Amino acid sequence: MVDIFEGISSKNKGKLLRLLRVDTLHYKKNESIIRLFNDDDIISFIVKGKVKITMNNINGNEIITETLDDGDIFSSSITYIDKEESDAITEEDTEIVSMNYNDIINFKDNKKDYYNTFIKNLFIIMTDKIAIRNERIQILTKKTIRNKLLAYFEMMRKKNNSVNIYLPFNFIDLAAYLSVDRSAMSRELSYLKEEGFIKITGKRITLLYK
Amino acid sequence: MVDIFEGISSKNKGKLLRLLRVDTLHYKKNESIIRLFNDDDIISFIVKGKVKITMNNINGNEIITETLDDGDIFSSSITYIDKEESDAITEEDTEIVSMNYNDIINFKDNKKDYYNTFIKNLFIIMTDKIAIRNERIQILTKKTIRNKLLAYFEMMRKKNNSVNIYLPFNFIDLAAYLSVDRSAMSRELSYLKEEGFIKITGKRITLLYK
DNA sequence: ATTGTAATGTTGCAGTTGCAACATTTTAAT
DNA sequence: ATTAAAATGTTGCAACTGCAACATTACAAT
Repeated sequence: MVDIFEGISSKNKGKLLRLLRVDTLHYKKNESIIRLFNDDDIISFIVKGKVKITMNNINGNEIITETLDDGDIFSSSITYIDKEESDAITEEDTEIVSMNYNDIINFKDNKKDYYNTFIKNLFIIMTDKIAIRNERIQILTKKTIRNKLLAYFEMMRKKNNSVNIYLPFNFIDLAAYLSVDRSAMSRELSYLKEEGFIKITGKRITLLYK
Repeated sequence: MVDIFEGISSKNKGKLLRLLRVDTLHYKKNESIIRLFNDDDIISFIVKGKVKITMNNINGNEIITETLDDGDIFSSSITYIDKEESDAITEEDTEIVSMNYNDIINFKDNKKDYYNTFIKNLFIIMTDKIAIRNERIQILTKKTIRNKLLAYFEMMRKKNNSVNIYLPFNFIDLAAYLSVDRSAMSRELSYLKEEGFIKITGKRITLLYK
């Protein structure tokens, strides 16, 4: 994942931040940063730390829908948040810089290299994010839990070029990612095991088919 | 929707296209342009015309998953395509310019205004596209057909700021967008009508609740 | 006006899923 | 090592959905 400041010297980074009238924000662990999603025009960047986007499902359980790490950008339009049901909580001490979308687009000093590098980085990051969204859509459009799981496995198999898949999250969050009931997913995974399609060892799933 | 060449004079546009070693391609109505999705590094732009991305579902029926119009950009990573099941067909005579992703990123003459304007436009377009993907994910993660429909209606209500929703596609394609069985969706729409939540007149749906 | 085709609406039924409730296992904290 | 909490696994059941088959309506071409 590209850093938004990749290829920009720290001197120029300082200039850029000043000209973009960037707010630098420090949060302790377990603070809510949901206010950064209130304004459509604000786009933020995680300098250091980790933020989880959570959502309350019908049972009142909290589900992590996305985790934002060092180097990630987020905003109300590029990060899906349901204003009523979601929250964004730091998982550790986190430093965030926050800027105005219009300040980026209408940058005064737009002939400067560092600005152009910055925009180019944003473009690359956005392209990556679209690809990630498309992957999820591809999986969500499958109609059965089994097919969602298999589509997910295929995606991971291609990514890692291995029949061994190391889940990047727990089964609760996998069910949330696939948008299916956890217990129903667990049942389907059992069937897949029984039928000899997969083997599960902790967070490692081994594909035994094809 | 921003045009990728917005704010660039036609003279500079010519330069840009030359330096990006752009291929200009002309297609007649009903031609397949699927080959433009073969190479991960190729990113294309519709100068004029219309392209539908279709997908074969299990019944062998063709479903339109996306329509690309004048000004749209597409590529294998930013447009979801299943290589085995999808096709991309022009719906009218279409002109496309096609370029290499790396040529964009590693542009030689990157101090030029027009290049920076170009990248900025790409950034804006990508931001829009992510928002569109997020909307669809928000809808697809609802667990019942009813809730998918209601989420879709809410999205449209906000967009148009009206209780009257004019479907931008037919019910077959709406079912595909929601990734549900058409007849099951039709049934659910009937229930919603019966229960007085909505009124349907052709492609206009009127929301009678809240 | 007629005809063929595509879109939409309807319904029975079997298969799948969400939900609830609970059992078991794993993990983390002391 | 003990304990509490979280995660995972299991199952019955009601509700929902996909599928198939068909009826009706809308649309387009001649």
